Order: sequence, then structure tokens, then C-alpha cells
Amino acid sequence: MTRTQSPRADAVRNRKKILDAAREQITRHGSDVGMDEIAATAGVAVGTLYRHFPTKKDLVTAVVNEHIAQLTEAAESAQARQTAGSRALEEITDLLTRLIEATATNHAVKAAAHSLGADLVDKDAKARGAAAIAALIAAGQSDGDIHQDVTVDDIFLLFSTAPADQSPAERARWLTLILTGLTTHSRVTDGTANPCR
Amino acid sequence: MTRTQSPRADAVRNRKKILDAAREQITRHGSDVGMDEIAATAGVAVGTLYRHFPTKKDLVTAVVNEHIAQLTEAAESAQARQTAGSRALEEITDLLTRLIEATATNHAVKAAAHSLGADLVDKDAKARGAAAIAALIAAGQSDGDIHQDVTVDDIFLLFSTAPADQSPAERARWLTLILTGLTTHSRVTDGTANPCR
Amino acid sequence: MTRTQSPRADAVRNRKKILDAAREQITRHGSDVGMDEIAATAGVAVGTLYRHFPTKKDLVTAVVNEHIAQLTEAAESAQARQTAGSRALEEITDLLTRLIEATATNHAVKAAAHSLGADLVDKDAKARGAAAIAALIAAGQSDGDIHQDVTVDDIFLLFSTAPADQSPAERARWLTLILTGLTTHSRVTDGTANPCR
Amino acid sequence: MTRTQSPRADAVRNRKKILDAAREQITRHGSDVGMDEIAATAGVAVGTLYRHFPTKKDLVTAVVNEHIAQLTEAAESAQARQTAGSRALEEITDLLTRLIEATATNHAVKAAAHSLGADLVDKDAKARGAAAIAALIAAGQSDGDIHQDVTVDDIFLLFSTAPADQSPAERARWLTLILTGLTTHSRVTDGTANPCR
DNA sequence: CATGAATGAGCGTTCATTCAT
DNA sequence: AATGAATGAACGCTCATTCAT
Repeated sequence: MTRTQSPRADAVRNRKKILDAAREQITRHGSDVGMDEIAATAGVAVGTLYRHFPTKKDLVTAVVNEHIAQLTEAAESAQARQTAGSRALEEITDLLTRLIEATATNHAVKAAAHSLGADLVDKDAKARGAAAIAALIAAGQSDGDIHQDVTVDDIFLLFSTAPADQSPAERARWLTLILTGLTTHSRVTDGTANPCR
Repeated sequence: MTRTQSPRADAVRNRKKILDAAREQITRHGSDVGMDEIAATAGVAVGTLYRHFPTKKDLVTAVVNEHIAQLTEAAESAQARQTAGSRALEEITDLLTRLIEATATNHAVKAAAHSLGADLVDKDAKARGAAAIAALIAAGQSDGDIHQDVTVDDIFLLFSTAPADQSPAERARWLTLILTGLTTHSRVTDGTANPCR
Repeated sequence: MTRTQSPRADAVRNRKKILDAAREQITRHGSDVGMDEIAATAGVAVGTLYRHFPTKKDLVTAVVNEHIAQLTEAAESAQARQTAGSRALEEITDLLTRLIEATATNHAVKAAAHSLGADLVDKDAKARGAAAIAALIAAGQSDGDIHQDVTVDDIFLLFSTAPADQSPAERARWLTLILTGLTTHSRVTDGTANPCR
Repeated sequence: MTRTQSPRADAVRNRKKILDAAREQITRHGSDVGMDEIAATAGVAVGTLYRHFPTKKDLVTAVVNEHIAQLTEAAESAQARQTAGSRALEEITDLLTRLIEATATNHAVKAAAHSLGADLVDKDAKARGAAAIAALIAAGQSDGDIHQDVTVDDIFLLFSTAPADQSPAERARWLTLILTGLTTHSRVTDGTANPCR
């Protein structure tokens, strides 16, 4: 009974080791790392790697999907907190901060995915993430904190190009610039020039 | 006078053909295009390509610098027009529109440059472009159109991540989002939520 | 016990095939033979060749070291025979004959090594060979057969330039000329001019 | 009248410049120097080089023949001196010393010639040199200084393998070893062991 | 005649993928 | 199921040679 499951335990462990190795290597050295190197990092032979991921593209796609899953989870828990009473604007700001940090680390992965034409991304996870973000935006708009014309696609558009290689300071600045464009609030440091006053 | 240059006419033409082909191929297929393919697109043999650009890195650098030269020129003529009397905000908007269109085509080129370590970018041209943009920003700030805290680096930061692969509509939307973040004006489409009313 | 090595049987066979092919091709056509050609001669793909020898230099070095190992072995067994009672002069003559035949085949290999800067030659094997030859020379000098001033370096000097491309007859003649310079005996074919008579 | 010769003056000068450059470059860096580099050293364009020597092989052959001409000249003047009264053995020794020094410098040239299958060597010059050396040997044999069985081919055989890359000291030692095989005289440093005494 | 830009086969090497063990 | 040796197309680059100027 349990016998049929036991050989899978190794396979599952190997799959995880491979994904970890792939994420690390691709993140660190770009999508040009060799399959041999990823396999070596994972501590398995290439053949094993290919048993789990028949193609480099498949492997990269898997890494990207793993990434997307994390983002989705973050979006959904943000929405959950907002539903539970916290302010939408705050959740959105936190979420975007988290997103940009995650993307900073994994931009290489996305570039890799792109360069391999990995259009195989997990549509479902993406859709759930989009729904959560849409809900947050709507809530923020109800609060009067978010521009009425902002949509989920705007978020995706902006974050599809989030700065990856820059320093944390630059990422923070980028987020500030972006957020000020999305919210109805003017930046506090800029009060004097605001013609609305 | 120009007669002494006559045998070079072909070479000059070839150099241009090669640069055009390189820009096109790298833009279209990424930095992994083979030199052979670029040569074929240019209608020359590989040897000819290597006579003009001893290294793939050299070729990519040349393409990038050509791109930068265009941007610099656009920035400087925008500044010239502003000095001649036109409104800074308008020139900036036009310039950024032009920049994003140019970047849309050449983002892959910059990625290629990056992946090849082409840090040989023409610093001088970049500095002149930066100066022109800085002048435009200052003028816009004097007009009260641009946030006081905006700097040239903000422009570079935002445009280093301008969307390249998206449709023109998406690029326009991206620009709108960005601009609203930079200017003190609220978006007109968003009247209802504008607290200034 | 030897069972754990079984998957390597093919690899070992391939390594040998590659070394044989390399020796043959370099000997026949000089060091300019392509790696592809060596691989083809060995009946493997280039990739296999590179798995065994990461660089052309490595391959050539391996061939040279193999050659040196043979020579060393020949020298040591000659010395062993002499120690066991046979006459030093005879062993030296036999050894040099064997050396020149071996060198005839592999001179091109050494040239190739030289042109590739393969200074990685197996120093230890060379030293052991030198020791064996030195012992033989000393024994020959005790017998009064070898000139007192002859050293191992003389042998190396002469054999570093042994004729490679000539016919067996020419190689034999070369050895005769050389030996007359090394030994205290005049040539038998030269009786009339011999002042000892 | 002189007009028809004037354009040739340049051509002759160019031919010499090219040969000089080729000799220098091939001697210094081996036969792998590029035609472009030889042309550049000569101060002409590649096309000019190819007008004078349609093939790299032709150029190398020319350099080799030039070398052979020098050796022939040396052999003939040595013979002339001997005919004029000097001792054959002395002339032979001097000649061989000169030959080995010349070869030391130009061994690369010979290797190059060999690797290109330059069987186009100037047969006539070689024949004249051989005749001169044969005469010297005969004279030396009459004097009782040279072994009766020594022939011109022996000289060619030995010198086809003269050490090129070694130090002057090693070349001198090589010559000593060789001469002892050619002459009827034992080495002076070896008196005690000489059984003839 | 000289020039030097153009040609293109070939080189050493890499790496995603396959397959015998 | 895992291993890792084998495969071979492709890459960046070189260089003897040709040919338009």
C-alpha cells in the first residue's frame, strides 16, 4: 500500500531540489546557466533533471510559476486582511512593496521565461491574483484613495517592468513615483507647487 | 577632397547595413542571434561583419550608442525649443513620448548590451542628454508643472524600465500613469475623486 | 568489486580510441588537424572528445605523456636487464634503437605539443627515464664502452632532434653516426681509416 | 627605354620588403603568422603580397630557397678556400658550425616549409651545395680526417635535425657529438677512456 | 599595379538533449 | 528511477584568398 508511494518520495524530493537549484542559479547568473550546472547544484545528474522537466523551457516555466504562486498568495492574503477591516490603501502599498522586492530578486527569472517564450504560465494562479488585486483596487477607490480609472492591468503593466537590478533605494523611489501617480494624494514634499491649493 | 574617401563608400554603406541588421535582429530575436544571422540579414559575409566590429560586444555597443545618440539629439532639440519659448511641460511630454517609442524598439538591444557587459556606453552623449533633460525639468518646475523633487535620475529610473514588448496602447497608458506621477496636475479623467475640487 | 566500474567500460574504450586517433592524425598531418577530424577518426562525436579532453592542448599533452611513459618504461626495463647481467652497451644500443623508432612516429606530436605550449609534460616519468638512462651510461662507462664525458642530457639533446620523417634506413644510419660519437668504438665498416689499427 | 624598367624598380623593392618581412615573421613566430601580418610588416597591402606570391606556400618556399642559397654560398666558398690550400677538416668544421647557427635561426622556416609540403625547393642550388660539400668530404678523407664511409647524405641527414631552439651551448655540444661520429679523431676531453691509446 | 574590403570555409568550443547502462 | 557519457548543431571568431576600386 504505502509501497507505491515510497519511490515517489525521492522523486518529489528531487523535484524540489531541482527547482531550488534552478531558481538560485537562474536568479544569480541569468537564464544562460547550463542544465548541467543546475543539475550539479541540485546534486542530481542531468538525466534526472530531464526526467522531471523534459525541456529547459519547462524548467524555467516551473520556476516562474512558483514565483507567480507566491505573488498570488501575497495578493490574496492582502485582500483577506482588507476584508477583515484594514485599509485598502495600506494593503495595496504593502503588497506592491512586497511585489517589487520579490521581482527584484527574480527578474532574471522573468527575463529567462520571456526569452524562452514561456507562455505557459499558470493562468489560473494569475487570474486569482488578479481578482484579489482588483478587489483591493475597488476598495481603495471606494475609500477615495485610488484613481477611478486604475485597473488591474495598470498594476500588471507597471510591474512587468519593475526595476530589478537597481539598489533598494532606487526601487523605493520607483515605487514612490508610481504610487503618486496612482493615488489621488499629492506628495507631501511637494505641497507648495500644488496648484490646487 | 572627398575623392580620397571614395573607396570607402562601400565600406561605409556596409557598416550601415550591418548596424541596421544588428538593430533589427537583436530587437526582434534578442541578444542570442548569431553573428552569422546578423551578417546574412545585412547581406554580407561574417568576415565583413568582423572587419567592422571585431567582437559581438563591439557591435552591440555600437548599436546601443547609436540609440543613445538619437535620444540625446531628441532631448537637446526639445530643450532648444523650450529655450525658444515653448512650454517646458509640453516639450517634456513630447520628449518622453518619443523616448518611450524609441525604447520600445530598442529595449532588447539594451538588454543585450547588459548581458554582454557592454559598459562602454558613450558617457559623453549620455551626459549631454542628461543636461538637456535637467534643464527641461528645471524649467517645468519654474512653471509649477513639475514636482519640485523630480530629478533627471527619476527619468532614467523610470525609462530604464519602460515597457518594450507591449502594444502602443499599453505604452501610452504607461506614459499617462508615469506622467501623472510626475506632474502636479491631477488626471482630468479622474475629476470626481480629486480632493482639490 | 570491479562491478562498480562497469558503466565506465565504454568511456574507457572511447578514451583509448580518442588517444589512438589523436596520435595517428597528429603524427600523419601535424598539429593542425581539427578536433572534428580526430573525433571522426576515433568514431565519436566532438562532444565526446571534449568530455575526455577539455582542450586541444589537454589532448595533445595526453598523447605526449603517453609517449613519454612508453619511453620511460623502455628505459627502465633496459636498465633492469643490465642490472641482471647483460652488457650495458648492448642495452643502450637496443634502447636507442627503440627510442628512435618510437620518436620517428611521434616527433610530430612533440612539435604539436611545443606549438601549443604544452609544458605540462609528466616531469616524474621523464625523471625516472633519465635516471634509468644515467645508470646505463655509467655502467657503459665502467665497461669502457662509453665516452667518459657523455651525459643523459647528451642523449636528450640528440634525441630531441632525431629524424622523424625519414625512412628506416636513414634512421638506422643516423643512429650509427650518433653512436660513433657516443661510444669509444670506431665503426666496423670503417676499418681502413681507423688509427687504432 | 629606361621607362619600361622603372615600374619594375618598385616591384623589385616590394618583393624584397615582403621577403624580408616574411623571413622575420616566420622565423620569429612560426609559420602560423597571418598573411596580413606579413604584409603589414612589409609595409604593403595584402593584395600586393599576393601579386608577388600567389600562395602562402609560394612565399614560404621563396623564403626557404633564399635560406638554401645562403647555405650553398657558404659551402662553395668553404670549398674554394680548401682548394686554395686550407685544411679540409677545418673548413668542414667551420662550415658545419655556420650551418648549425643559420639553421638555429631559421628552423621555423624549415618547419614551415615542411608543413606546407614545399617540395618546390631550388634543386639546382641544393645540388651545387651538395657538390661543394662532397668535395670537402673527399678532401678530408684523403687527409685521413674523415671516416671513409661518410657521404654528403650523412651531412644532410644530421643537419635536417639540427637543434634549433636550444641554447648556443647546446648547439656547440651537439656539434661536438656529431663531429666525433664523422671524424676519425676522438674528443680531446676524453683521452683517458680512449682504448686506442 | 597597389589597395584593402569582402568572402566563406573552417576552427576550437559549448550545451540542450538523448540513450545505454 | 537515476546516472552520466554521447551526440551534434550552433556559436564566436580567424585567415587564406579574391576582387572591386
